Amino acid sequence: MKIATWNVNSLRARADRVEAWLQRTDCDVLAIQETKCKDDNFPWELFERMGYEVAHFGVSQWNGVAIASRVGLDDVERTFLDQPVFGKNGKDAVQEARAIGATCGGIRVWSLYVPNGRALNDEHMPYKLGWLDALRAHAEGRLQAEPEAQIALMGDWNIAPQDDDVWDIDYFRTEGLTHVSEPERAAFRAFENAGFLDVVRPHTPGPGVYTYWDYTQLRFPKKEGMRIDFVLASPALAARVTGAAIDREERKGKGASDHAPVIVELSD
DNA sequence: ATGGTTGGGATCCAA
Repeated sequence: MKIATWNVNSLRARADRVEAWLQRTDCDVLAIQETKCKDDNFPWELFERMGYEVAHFGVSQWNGVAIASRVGLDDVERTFLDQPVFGKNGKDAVQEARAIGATCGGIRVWSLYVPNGRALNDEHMPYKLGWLDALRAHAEGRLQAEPEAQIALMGDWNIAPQDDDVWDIDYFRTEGLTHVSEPERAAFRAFENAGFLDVVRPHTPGPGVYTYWDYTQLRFPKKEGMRIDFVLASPALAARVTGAAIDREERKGKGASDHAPVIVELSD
């Protein structure tokens, strides 16, 4: 069985790429981030054609998460327990479409698009940290209630947990950039402390191994990327992992997303 | 030559 996560940066713009990728990768469950659409213009037929059930959570042209599965898709949850809302200057706070969960083939799968944070002193940063803490509390609660549960927290975490997860940590420090700050890294570690494991890194060791390359500055050809997309697995699920890969090829060519898909292989 | 992109109820905002 294969499960994967992919920030597609607009599902409509990427429809042909996604279809071709599903075709050749033959994966059973795909967690998608940044569909950038509402249900009205979601490409339902693409997944139908390919034999996948799909659940989507999209409220505007921003964000949007989905789960496609051909091993069942049950008990869909849109947003997690106490998921924080966001509004500029604290006004008109809305629940953003950043988390969807479903049970697929016995695995509780979450497709997650962690808030970007934007800048260390931006109001999006406390939102990001609070969002992560609430997700951690939710996931930890589920795991404590059922220690044998198979849970996959996968998506775009917008955090580079280690210095080698960016091409030049000094550049990030000098510029005072997000994704590498101690509070963000602490928020990520809290998931590991709660019992969730990064099951991809052991199969794709760095340095120089990334999941995202900025469109600007010719980051991809210059091999200047970031490892920010992760699959965190509960212990029972982690025990089933037989391999993992980052599909860097998918970042190549015209019409690529700025993120590569991340795939995890599981024993039956 | 020190920049260079891509996407969206778009002509700016987000990444």
